[in-house]
Amino acid sequence: MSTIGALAREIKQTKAFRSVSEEAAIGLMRTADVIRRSFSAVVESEGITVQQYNVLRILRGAGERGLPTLEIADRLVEQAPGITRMIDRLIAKKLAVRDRCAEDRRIVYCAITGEGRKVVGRLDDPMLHACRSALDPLDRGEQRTLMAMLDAIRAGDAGETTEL
Amino acid sequence: MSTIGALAREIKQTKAFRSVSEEAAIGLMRTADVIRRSFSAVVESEGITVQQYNVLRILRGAGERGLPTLEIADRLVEQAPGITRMIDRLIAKKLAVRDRCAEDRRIVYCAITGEGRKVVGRLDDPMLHACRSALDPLDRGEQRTLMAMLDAIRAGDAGETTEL
DNA sequence: ACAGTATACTTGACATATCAAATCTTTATA
DNA sequence: TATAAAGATTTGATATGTCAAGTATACTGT
Repeated sequence: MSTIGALAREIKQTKAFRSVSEEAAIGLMRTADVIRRSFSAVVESEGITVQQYNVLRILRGAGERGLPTLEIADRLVEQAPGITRMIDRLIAKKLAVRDRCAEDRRIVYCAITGEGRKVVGRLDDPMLHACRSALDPLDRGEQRTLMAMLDAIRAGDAGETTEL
Repeated sequence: MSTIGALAREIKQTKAFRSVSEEAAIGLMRTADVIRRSFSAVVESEGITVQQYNVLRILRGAGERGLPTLEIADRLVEQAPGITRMIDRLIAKKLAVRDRCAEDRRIVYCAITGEGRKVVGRLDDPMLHACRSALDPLDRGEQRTLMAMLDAIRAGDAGETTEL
């Protein structure tokens, strides 16, 4: 067989994947991990994690008042519990603040601090550079193709049912 | 601008990404998460997690004796500590066993149990189906293109330096 | 044979992801 | 208006990923 791809060799699997889909799906997760790690190396220079950076960027993009906790979770496509604790840590680092809404006391607004803005600001260029660097193996057109395919997968344009 | 992609809208970002690379990189991680979650839904029917499933598959693919702990870590592209604890949990579930090597007592062989084989076996088809379902939006040719692009990114064919 | 170093793990500590179960508020209803 | 039902979070418990340190065992050079 000449169709054993790089991934199959990479994980030293004797026999190739049972299907292209399988190899692509696993390759996707593996590649995402690789990128995540390279981003991690960048943001750790400011003592924060990738997720914390993501939250800070979302907060920076929000108004002065910040955003309700669940709004942040939505934008990160994450569960609420994780956000609560992530904000806890950002507050401990004085990069964010919480402010319970007076009109509706169930809501808690989370906002970025000046110091938080500085941290994200210092990371903007390095992160942009990391993105470009990671995707460098592909030319602009390929990157667009990749994006389109990823969008299609996420949209689950066909049946996304998973049950047997 | 007419280039605001699905991802930009998806996370409700007002302004588009600063570069295609950025959107592609984030889209990649997001898509991987989506797939991971769909896999998670499949394997939880057997009471295990995706990583546990991956370990079991690796062990099943190994010989009777199993594999040294670090070998498993290598194949999963993961740190050793995680594997040690993952095996702990698999053992607790009686899906794996550990056996210290007599010739070189530093090494610990980890192997899958009969019960473990049954569990993975029951998940093989559902998982294969989940992969196909996830990648269904792309035709066979596109899937191959995707795989090639992912391979290129992981290989970092160009400069993979991440520092500013 | 013995110190020094390399191996192969295991532990400890912290960040995060996820589910289930509280809490506190606000809304809708009888 | 007391009650039930919803909404927005927070807590608790478990799984995982990762770094920094241990621990036990094997190998090297002298």
